[in-house]
Amino acid sequence: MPAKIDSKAARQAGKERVRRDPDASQRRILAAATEVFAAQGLDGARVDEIADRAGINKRMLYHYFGNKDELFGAVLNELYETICRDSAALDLNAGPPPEGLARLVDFVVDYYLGNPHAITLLNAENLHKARHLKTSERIRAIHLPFEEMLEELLARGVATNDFRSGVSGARLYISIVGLTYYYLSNGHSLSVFFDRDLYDRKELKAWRQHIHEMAQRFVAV
Amino acid sequence: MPAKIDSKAARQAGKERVRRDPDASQRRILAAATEVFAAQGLDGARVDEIADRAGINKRMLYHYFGNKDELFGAVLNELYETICRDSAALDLNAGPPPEGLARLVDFVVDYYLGNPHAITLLNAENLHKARHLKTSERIRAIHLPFEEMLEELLARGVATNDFRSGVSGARLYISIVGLTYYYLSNGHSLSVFFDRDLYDRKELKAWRQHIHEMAQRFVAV
DNA sequence: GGCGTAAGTAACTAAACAGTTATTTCAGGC
DNA sequence: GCCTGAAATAACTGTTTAGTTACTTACGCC
Repeated sequence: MPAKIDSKAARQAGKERVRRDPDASQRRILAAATEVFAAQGLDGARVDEIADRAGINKRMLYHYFGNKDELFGAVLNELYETICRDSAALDLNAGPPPEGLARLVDFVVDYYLGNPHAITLLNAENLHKARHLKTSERIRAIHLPFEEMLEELLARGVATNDFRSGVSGARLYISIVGLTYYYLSNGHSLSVFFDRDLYDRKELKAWRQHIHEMAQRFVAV
Repeated sequence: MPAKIDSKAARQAGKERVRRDPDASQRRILAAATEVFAAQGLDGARVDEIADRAGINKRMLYHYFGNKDELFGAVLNELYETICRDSAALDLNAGPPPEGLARLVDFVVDYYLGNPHAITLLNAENLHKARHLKTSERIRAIHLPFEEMLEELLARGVATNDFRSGVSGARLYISIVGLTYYYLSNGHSLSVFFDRDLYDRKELKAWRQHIHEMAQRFVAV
């Protein structure tokens, strides 16, 4: 009769046995999925690659997330929540209104520069008409306080005579994000058209400045 | 000995024989590919579906375009050429500079509204870092006259004191396209966040107006 | 210390898919 | 009218891929 069989890990070169950690496994799957979906899109991504990068067995991915599509949904949900949470954490209404506006612009630019995954993930989601977002009720609730803060900033600016009245917070916000997002998302095409590297440090700095200028001029009296 | 065998088409229910038309076949493949790639992305698109929609045998697709990736390249090439050609056909320098600027804004908005495929195709291309565009030398050449026309518009505006000096044509153009593109590309997400249908006629009209305003305020003295 | 449940694994499967092969059909030049 | 090359077709292939099955191993609880 053979001796008691060790775990697979112990069998392999005497390494310690497999440690269990469901939370960590889920987090690693989500992190790997974020990377792969961002790099390849929903259809281009391979479940096996996600499992490999997460260092887990593919079966666990199905165990925790159901299937590829739901996993993509989970990735997006995390992304949306992060964006909303970070946005809400901004305090636009400390200090003079023009400074608040400038902080908003810098926040958006820094966010998308610091989270390049976000752009390709959001593109993938919009290719599918945002069907994962539509199932999430929470999002709207998290987003609302941010909108209110923005409207308050604009109202304060009108009161201090820094901003003209009648400016829509939603339009201002969409414009700031749009200018940031399009530049970063389509920079590869644009760089060819305009024959220079738009991801270059100096170009990026200049574009940030440009967005500040556009935002200021938009709200100016 | 059997009678002379008719063509397959003739055999089937006495329809007329297969007509040959290589040019038409290629055009139909390209048109079908444009639709399918735009709807599903490069990886999501199925070669069989493209062939079916084009009403041709899949083998012909490989015969004319090599493989799936090259077909995608051909679709993009056509798209880029169309954009450049249409842009160059604009005459921004007839009439007063502010009118030229307004025509530019309307052109961009109308273009992307009228060619919804363009947005998803360009997104797909940028997910792959514009590698198909990079192989096309022609594009830069076609784009240049447009840039020159734009700079002339700005210079004329400075001369007539309608525009301030020091405005970059490239930045103005990227801003106009960015505001249009992001709104249309990510409208599905934005509609959820802001809890209203941004593709609604009235919203679209208001957004066009908004872009006019942003552009004017940007170049204003 | 043994038992039930959840975590984890390896090997498999059925379907989907890009790309081919082998063959037939048409059309224009001679 | 026949010959040649291009256009077109159907049926096939080898691989990749999402998703499963059947099983083993760890951990907390009593």
